[in-house]
Amino acid sequence: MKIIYDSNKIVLDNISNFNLDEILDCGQCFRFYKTENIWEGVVAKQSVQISQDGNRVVFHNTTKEFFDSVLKDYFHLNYDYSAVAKLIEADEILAPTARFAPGIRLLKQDPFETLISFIISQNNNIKRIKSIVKTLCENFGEDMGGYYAFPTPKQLSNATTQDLAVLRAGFRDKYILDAATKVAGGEVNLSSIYNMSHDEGRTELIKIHGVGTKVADCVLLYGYQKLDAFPLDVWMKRAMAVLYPEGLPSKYTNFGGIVQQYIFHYIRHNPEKFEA
DNA sequence: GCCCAGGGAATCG
DNA sequence: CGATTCCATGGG
Repeated sequence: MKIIYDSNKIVLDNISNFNLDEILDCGQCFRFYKTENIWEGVVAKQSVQISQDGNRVVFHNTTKEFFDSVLKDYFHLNYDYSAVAKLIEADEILAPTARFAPGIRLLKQDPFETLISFIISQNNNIKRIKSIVKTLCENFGEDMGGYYAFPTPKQLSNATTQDLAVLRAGFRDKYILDAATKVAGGEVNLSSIYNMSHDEGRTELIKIHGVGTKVADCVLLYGYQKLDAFPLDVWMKRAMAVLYPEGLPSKYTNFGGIVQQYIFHYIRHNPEKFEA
């Protein structure tokens, strides 16, 4: 893969194991929308437009500084996914999942955004999660001129449950507020979690009312890239009952989160293969 | 009208 | 510990 820095765009040429459709539409992030051939979203308060044509990926209207300091990490470009994909394809149980979407990668998102997004995700569906997150940004995030930043803990903690009613988030209102209040007040220290183990990070996140093991694992995986996190939602439980009733083989635990993403995306698109 | 959705808290045994 | 029930809302 070669990175080409142009005046106002960055090109990733001859890239492998990278597919925008699979990365941005596999249930790990909720702020990207595709129109025509352009995926558009907001990363670190910046509007981002990306397109892909085969092995060529183009980041439009961006700078070398932003790409090197933010986007490179966001798309996990320093990680060798071909090695993981190769390993998974050699496992006859997992091979179909890797062959189905070999371009999946894990995004390194903002911890607070990931936290609130996955609180919203509980007992919900992806389409509605995206809709609620969009309304959340439009009503409580900073107006960046044509688009909105994800609200800060302070911005959200100033809201009341009545204010949050516009989200139509139902019973999750109080969970969102508790998370924002505890993070803004320092009761939950999100930046400290970077240096914590998986278990310690879980303990810290579960202090929030409305955050259990599943949401915590999603935050640890997608917000902190703790690759040993293995979130089990209703779909993953269904898939695991068929693929690995005895649990995930230990040889995968170091990067179980990536395996999880292959499996999750596969069952979402092939549910009939997992019916009881 | 019914069932379900990237769950978790509260309660009960 | 595990099992059950309730929680708001919208799409299929």
